[in-house]
Amino acid sequence: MPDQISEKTIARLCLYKRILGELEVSGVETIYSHELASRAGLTAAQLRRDIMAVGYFGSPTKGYEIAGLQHSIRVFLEGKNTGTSAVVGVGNIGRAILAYMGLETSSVHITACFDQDPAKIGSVIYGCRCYSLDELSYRCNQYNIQSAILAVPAGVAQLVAEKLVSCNIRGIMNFAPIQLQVPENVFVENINLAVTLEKVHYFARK
Amino acid sequence: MPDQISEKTIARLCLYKRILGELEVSGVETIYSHELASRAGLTAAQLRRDIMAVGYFGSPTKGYEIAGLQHSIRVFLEGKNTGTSAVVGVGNIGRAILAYMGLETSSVHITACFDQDPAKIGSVIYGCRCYSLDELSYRCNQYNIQSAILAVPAGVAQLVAEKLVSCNIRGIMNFAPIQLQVPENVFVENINLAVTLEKVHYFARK
DNA sequence: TCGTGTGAACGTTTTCACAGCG
DNA sequence: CGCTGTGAAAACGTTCACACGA
Repeated sequence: MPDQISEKTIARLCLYKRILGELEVSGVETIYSHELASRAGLTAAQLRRDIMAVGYFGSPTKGYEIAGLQHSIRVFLEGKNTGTSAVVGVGNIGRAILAYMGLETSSVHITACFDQDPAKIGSVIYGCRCYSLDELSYRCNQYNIQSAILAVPAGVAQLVAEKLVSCNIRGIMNFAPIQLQVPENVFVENINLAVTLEKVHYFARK
Repeated sequence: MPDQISEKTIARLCLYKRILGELEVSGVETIYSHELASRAGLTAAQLRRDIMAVGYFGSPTKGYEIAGLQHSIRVFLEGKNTGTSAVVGVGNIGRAILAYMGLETSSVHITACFDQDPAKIGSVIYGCRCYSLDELSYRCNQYNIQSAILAVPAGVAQLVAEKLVSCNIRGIMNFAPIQLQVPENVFVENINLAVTLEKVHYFARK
């Protein structure tokens, strides 16, 4: 089935899943492509294309069944896999992420956080126990951590990233404003807030 | 000159500018396209294409002059404009952004933050004075605020976004996990952390 | 030789447009 | 009718490949 689904499609599927979850809670049972698309800020044609990828089929009369579609996307995205994620670096950004993810319902569970500040190690931050970076390998096994949110200072980001890779982490959400050098089987998503703000600011005028 | 530059190119130009800034500090004077591209995690061909957009020309023998190229990009991106930005909603995310932007050198200046919590109003948070949302219009004029970082709870995000639009803000970096309904001359960049983490987690396995 | 600048080719992503069906 | 699913076209973004120059 997965004959090359693009990264963009995956990102949108995650979004649909989230929206469908909200709809389910509010009691709606079916939805048309254009309605769901509008909630996601996309066109109906694009949504239908994306849904082709997961192999779900709607009905021309009823549209899509919320529960069924949500389930199909979930199966497609998550498979039978049950890994977790961790926050590495509990400074301002790391803490904010922990707080944010605690509120948001997400299918990705954050099971631990790591820092090297002795004052933080051992404490529980927004529901997450903080461990020393020295324990990274051990805890990754314990919690089956497969991805990480890297929120350490730029100066040590490369070093820490290598540690993550050596612990078999294959997905990194990188907040450090540098280009990480990692093996190509490791997926890195760079979130460069300063650059993004600059872009927004550029488009704000004209 | 600006005959339709894509959003992606703009984002990369912001990135080049940042990297050039670091290079300048470290004393380098010229750089070849493949070197700069590698620091940005891109190909040389793409970098050269992007540089075409700003109308700068390098020398085949020396490569690009750091100072000259940086200046060209700066002129292209910033023009003679000197607006500022603001953080709206000083919860965990808002505070983290304020702290982060205080450290990062950015050409976009954050001049104020807004909240409706009386405990925060009037205080200075990471160097930024916090105002009531009621003062939004007044302070936007005072500080020439043209873009905003929206970090309020999802439930009030749409309402606050409308307030921003009515204060003539035309660029919004939106951290609320909802699709904002705004006029089409307002640029919105959605940063959905939960969805992004899910995507990273998906690519971490397989 | 090893750079840059750029037309042209290529690949990817989005949109169009329409058949088929209740 | 108005919806879905989908081939085909269009739009967009990236990469190739080569002319030209020190």
